[in-house]
Amino acid sequence: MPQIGALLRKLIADGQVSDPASPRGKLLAAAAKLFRQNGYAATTVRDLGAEVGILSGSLFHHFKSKEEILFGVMSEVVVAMEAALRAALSEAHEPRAAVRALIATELAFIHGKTSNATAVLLYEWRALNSSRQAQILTGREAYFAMWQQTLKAAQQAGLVAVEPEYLRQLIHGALTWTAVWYKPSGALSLDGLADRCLLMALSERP
Amino acid sequence: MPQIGALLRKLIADGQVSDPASPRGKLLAAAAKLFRQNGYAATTVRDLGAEVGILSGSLFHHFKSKEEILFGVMSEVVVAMEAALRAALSEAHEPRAAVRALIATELAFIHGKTSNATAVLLYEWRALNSSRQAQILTGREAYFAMWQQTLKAAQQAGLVAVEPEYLRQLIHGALTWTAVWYKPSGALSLDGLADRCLLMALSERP
DNA sequence: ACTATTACCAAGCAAGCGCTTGGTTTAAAA
DNA sequence: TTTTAAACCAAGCGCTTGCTTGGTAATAGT
Repeated sequence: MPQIGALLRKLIADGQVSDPASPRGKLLAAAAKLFRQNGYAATTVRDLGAEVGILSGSLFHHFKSKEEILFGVMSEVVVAMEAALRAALSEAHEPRAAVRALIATELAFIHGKTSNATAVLLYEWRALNSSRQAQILTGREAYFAMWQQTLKAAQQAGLVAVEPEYLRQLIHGALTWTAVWYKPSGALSLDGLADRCLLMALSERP
Repeated sequence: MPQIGALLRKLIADGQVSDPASPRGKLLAAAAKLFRQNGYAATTVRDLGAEVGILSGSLFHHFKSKEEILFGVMSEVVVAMEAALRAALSEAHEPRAAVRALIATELAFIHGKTSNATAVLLYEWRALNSSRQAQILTGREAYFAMWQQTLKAAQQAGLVAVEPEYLRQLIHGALTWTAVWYKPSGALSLDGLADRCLLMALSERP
């Protein structure tokens, strides 16, 4: 199980992710919350200002535009997800454990402390102009490559029946959708949820 | 395989779904297209009017508000989906075929002629106020119940390993996400896609 | 032919939108 | 103590938004 908290702190120290104590960090956190809650288009810069306790115009001292705030939320979570998955995979020494690392890492982002930003990344990327969409996509390439490589290894080990390129998208969809229905406070733990996902993804039973 | 086209015609005759030749039907189709393409919030009533060739103010002769147009798009596809699934299940006489009917029907809606309205239903329901959200949810209860019942039967037949209530959500997520990545014009046919989904959903191999 | 209904246009209003500008406060560096 | 830069306020501009109003064609029923 990857310790995302410690990893985030390292990324903050490296300057790859904004310090949540800084004005920029606070603003991004507030934006992630509101964008997730009400959607990007339905969130006004006045809402954003009120959430952090400043006037709307003052936002533009930190960001050039509202869309740049959205882009900031997304690109930081992209960086964090890649680092987290890389760390988790480095501790998985067999195909089955590696597939579980894929699932557990994504679930940790969807339902952990970064859940707001992750949800925004998954559900609001259409709000970016095409140039910034392409940037986000480029930033996610390494992440997708790790999925592809892991699932290919699982296939060669005879663990999965569906072709990796399709299975990747199907699992990804199943995990993404948990943001809509799964409540961590309910009867099913995050680990239990990961178990079910793994059970569905793999054709060979333990 | 359900014949959705014929089924839609029956629903139109019954008055449960708007005739696509009527002004209301044309408007709903145009709205589904634009809401899917650009999102509900980013679509203006002027865009909508231009799409059907009338001025924006004239829209309000047919609908009381923009949100009511969105609600119209959603509630009609809800009705059609339930009817389609009911018809498909009535032809499936064993658990495995029934599960395939669930998958094939949902895929048919996501990627067939009703793809725009279906995508809007799946991705824009947050744009409704809570009262209308509740109405849509009520309208989908029968649909979800058929899923639940079918998966429970599959479980009792030893076909699936994951509990029906979780499996339902996981499959639903995987199918929903195909709207983002799957192209019917590509190498994988809709039937092939359904095969992969079934392969992933079931733990017993044919 | 007359009537009623449906479908639309032309014009615009009030409100809210993202963002700008010029200036003030705060706090750290020199 | 002076300088410099970051953070923010106060006010509002130009534009777009959903929607309204009063009136005119078109269509269909009788």
